[in-house]
Amino acid sequence: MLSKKTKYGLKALAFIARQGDKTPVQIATIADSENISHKFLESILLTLRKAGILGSKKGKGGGYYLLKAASDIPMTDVIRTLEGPIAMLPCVSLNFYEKCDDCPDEHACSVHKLMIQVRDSTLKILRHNTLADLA
Amino acid sequence: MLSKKTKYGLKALAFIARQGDKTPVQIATIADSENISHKFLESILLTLRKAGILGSKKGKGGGYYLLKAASDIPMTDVIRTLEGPIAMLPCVSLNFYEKCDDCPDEHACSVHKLMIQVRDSTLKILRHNTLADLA
DNA sequence: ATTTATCCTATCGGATTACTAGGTTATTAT
DNA sequence: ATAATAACCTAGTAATCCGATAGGATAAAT
Repeated sequence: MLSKKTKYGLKALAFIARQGDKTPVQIATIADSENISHKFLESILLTLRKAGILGSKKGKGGGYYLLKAASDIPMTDVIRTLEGPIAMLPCVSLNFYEKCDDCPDEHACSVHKLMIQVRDSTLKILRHNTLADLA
Repeated sequence: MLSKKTKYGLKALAFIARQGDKTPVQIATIADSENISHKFLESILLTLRKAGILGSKKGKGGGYYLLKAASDIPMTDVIRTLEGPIAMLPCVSLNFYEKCDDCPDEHACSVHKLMIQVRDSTLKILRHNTLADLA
C-alpha cells in the first residue's frame, strides 16, 4: 500500500505537469484543488525538490515547477523518492536491497523467486509510465 | 512492502506443502527450520487456519496440514489473508475497496488509472502462482 | 493422569504515519 | 525601506501498526 504522502505527491506532480508552462504553482493552489493539507503537502514538495524532481521559487509569484519535461520523469523515480522500495520484499529490491535475517540462502528461497516476478512486472509498468502519462 | 507476518506465513506454507503427505507439521518444526519466532508463527498459522487454508490437530502428533491440494491454493488467497489488499491504493482494491476522501471523481483520477495497471499485472502473477509453485 | 501441542486473549515497546506549529529566509511590490 | 508573499526548515505529536511475547485454556494421545 502506498502512503498518503506518495499518493498526494503523485497528484501534486500531475497537477503541476498539467499547467504545461514553467510558471511556478503555489502549494496553496494545489492543496485547495486536490484536497490536501497545506502543511503536509509543503513537506512532500520539499522532498521532491531535494530529490531534484521539482524546482522552486520564493516570494510573490513563487511556487514549484518541473525541472525536466514530464515525459522524462518516470513513475519509478517519484515512487522511490516518496515511498522508498517498489519491491514487496527488501531482498528483491534493486535500490533498497537488504538481506533477510532468516534466509540462509537467498537463491533457494521460493518466496524470493515469486517476489522477483512481481517486482519485474511492476517495474515494467512504472518505468514505462511517466509524469506526462499521469497528467 | 509485505509484512514479516506475510513473509513468514508464505515460508511456513511452503514448508508444509513440501512434506507432501497429509501428516500434520508442528509449529516448532517449522519455526526451527525457517528461523521464525515460535510464538509469532503460532499466531500466523492460527490466522491461516481460521481463513480455511490450513487444518489443525491438537495433542501429540498434532500440527498443521493443508486443507486443499497445494496446486489449488493461489498466492492471492494467502496474501489477502495475511496482508490484506494486494493493490497499492484502497480505491483500486477488489477485495478491500475504500473510497478516497480527497477524490471527488475516481474515474477522473490519473493515479487511479496507473494503479489499476499495477494491480492487474500483480494479480496476474499471484493468481497464476499457487502454493505448489512455491514449494 | 500426564504429556503434548494447538487455542486464545491480552499486552507491549518501538517504529511509522499523517499531520501541525511556528519561526526563518528569500523575493517581489509599494 | 518596508511590507507582503511564499517557500524553507526543524520539531513535535497523536494515533496506528508491527513484531513479538506471556500465560493460561483446551483437546488429544500415551
